[in-house]
Amino acid sequence: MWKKSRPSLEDVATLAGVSTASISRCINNPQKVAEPTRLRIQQSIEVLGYVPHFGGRALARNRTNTIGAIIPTMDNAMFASGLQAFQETLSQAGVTLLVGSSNYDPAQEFEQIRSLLSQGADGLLLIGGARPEKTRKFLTQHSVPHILAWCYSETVDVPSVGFDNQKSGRSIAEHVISHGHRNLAVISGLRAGNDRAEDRILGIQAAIDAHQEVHLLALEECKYSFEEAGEALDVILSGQKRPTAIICGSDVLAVGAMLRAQDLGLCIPDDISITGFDDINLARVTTPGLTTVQVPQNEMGRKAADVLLSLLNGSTEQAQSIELMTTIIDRGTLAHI
Amino acid sequence: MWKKSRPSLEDVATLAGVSTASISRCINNPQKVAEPTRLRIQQSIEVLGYVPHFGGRALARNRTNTIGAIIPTMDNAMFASGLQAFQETLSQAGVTLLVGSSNYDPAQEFEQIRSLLSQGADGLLLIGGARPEKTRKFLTQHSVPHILAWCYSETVDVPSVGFDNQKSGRSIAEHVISHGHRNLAVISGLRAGNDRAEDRILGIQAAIDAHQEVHLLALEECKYSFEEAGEALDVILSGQKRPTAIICGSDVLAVGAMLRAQDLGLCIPDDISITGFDDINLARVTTPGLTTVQVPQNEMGRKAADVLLSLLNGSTEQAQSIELMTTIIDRGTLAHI
DNA sequence: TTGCGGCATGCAAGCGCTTACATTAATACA
DNA sequence: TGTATTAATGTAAGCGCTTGCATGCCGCAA
Repeated sequence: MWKKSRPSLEDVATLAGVSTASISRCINNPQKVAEPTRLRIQQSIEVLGYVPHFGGRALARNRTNTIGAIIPTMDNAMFASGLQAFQETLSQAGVTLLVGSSNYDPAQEFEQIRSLLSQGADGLLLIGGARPEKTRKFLTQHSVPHILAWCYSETVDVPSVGFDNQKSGRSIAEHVISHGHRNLAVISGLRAGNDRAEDRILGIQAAIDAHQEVHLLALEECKYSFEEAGEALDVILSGQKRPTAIICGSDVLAVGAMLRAQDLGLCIPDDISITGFDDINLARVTTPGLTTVQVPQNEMGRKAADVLLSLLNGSTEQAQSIELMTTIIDRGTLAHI
Repeated sequence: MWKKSRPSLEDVATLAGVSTASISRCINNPQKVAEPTRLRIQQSIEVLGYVPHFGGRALARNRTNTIGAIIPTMDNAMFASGLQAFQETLSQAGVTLLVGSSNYDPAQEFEQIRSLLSQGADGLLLIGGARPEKTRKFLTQHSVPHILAWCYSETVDVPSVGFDNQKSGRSIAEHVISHGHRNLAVISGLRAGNDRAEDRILGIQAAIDAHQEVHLLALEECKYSFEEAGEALDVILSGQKRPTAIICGSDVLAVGAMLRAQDLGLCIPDDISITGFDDINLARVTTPGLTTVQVPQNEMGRKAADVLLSLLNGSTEQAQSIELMTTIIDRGTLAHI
């Protein structure tokens, strides 16, 4: 039933009574073909419903006009809008986006890289800068044009478009401290292989260390889910001393903690303050609204596309890292003490 | 700098001292190659970091082991988990997923279909059953194996894996009515080209029509954003008679309406009841929690993958539509009257 | 020794497309 | 009328891979 095979250039050529070369030209350089021929060809294409065969094209051109992105997860909104913006900018440039997800697992990321590359991706967008030697070597060996997003670093030789997670972590911690909090706790995503999480913690640490009267009572790592964040909260609350504020490495964690706290009858922010990171939709919706760090997702997606495209076109001057700034959004989960 | 070109089969063959045919066999049918040769080949592959060229392979095999999915938007969580499950099931079968988004625009959907097809997708997953004649004809003409998700219908000749939007719409409306509500309003996504939205409304209508004492005071359509839903609520509240319950076609709309209602000082559900649809994360987080219709996203994704895969393998018996059931989740936004 | 079957491997065609180069036709000018 | 110039189109090679078929090798039975 699904057997009839797709029409090829050859078929179109026969129908239009020209050679395959003309069809190809007509598709790729319309002005190189005389008006009447062009019309005839276009009509034949229409009639047959011809779609160029990607493989053939890729083979002949050695370029696919496709780029790949690998994100840790599609499962929460964290990367969605950035990716959407990325995609839109790319498609304006006639480039197709292939998306893979790695589940925060370096091995899966490596497999996805191989897969996207074999799909012919001309370039890649990767999240964060931490990856095993093996992966980095592979990227170098293949000279894959790629950039990093959701992080920023001048030191690495790969261009990055994003924000400095350490700085942002520090600034939210300073913000919390400036509200009078002295005893803090942190709920973070799993740090292994996740430099964003790691850097945010480093930033928070730095802020704490800068104030000798401020203490970090607990640091819990867990997956990005409401449930695990709730359990992390339990652990923190079971400690000897209760923190007055919990800084979370992501909105999902923060909301998970909030839900649990409310279940336990705690009032936010009077009994305990909680802050998030990312500013996804979720953060606007809780009661009270979540105080969090806003990440410029759209801008990041757009600029990442620009940088990657210019990298592909060989204009090295433009292929520079871009640092974006995060903003703290005060809603209602951070109390003054 | 990025110029060094990728290694080809030829290169591996030279290094390993065998013919390209053996390499190919070694990759695709390892048992057809003698042990020592195989080891030598695998080592050469490793050394060169060889990745098969997708285009060449697609050309030679006329099969890509790739399937495409086109979703209306990546921008809210509505499709994310279903897609994630879909992807996982596919990748267990060694099939790669390509994702495109259409922005709820039939023309963009058509373009995405063309694009995915030309990328070599062996099959497609599409959302919903409403699409222009042109698109349907194109799919038929090319004999593209495809299935529909997020909807269910026996009448269409394309297999679908999903739930009956009309039934679900009717059941949530019945549920609301059974709580004593008599004056209802609806906030729906834009119906044009969106059969899911349309069907849900039809279901709601049917429920209302079945109770002569129940009235539909207003029906507002808008995009799936908090802001527009808020505006829709304004319009509804500005009507002569105020409904006691608002049935929303999606959680995003419901939450948007809730936020606005709360801004206006209305208490939910005492002053007004609101229900959603989808049961995304958002619904668990609001205060009170959103009463909504739960869609079995994961199951839908998994089964959709199964059906599509069996369709690709030609086993027609299994390629049947599957109807899944939705469940009403009572949280706190629906009052008894 | 010969012949046979079976295994491992090589050879080469061909998948659909692009593109450098060759060919042809049309026009301009002396 | 003949020649130079240019525009339109055709020819054919080759991109990297798979695969049917041919080849060569081995061991075994007769």
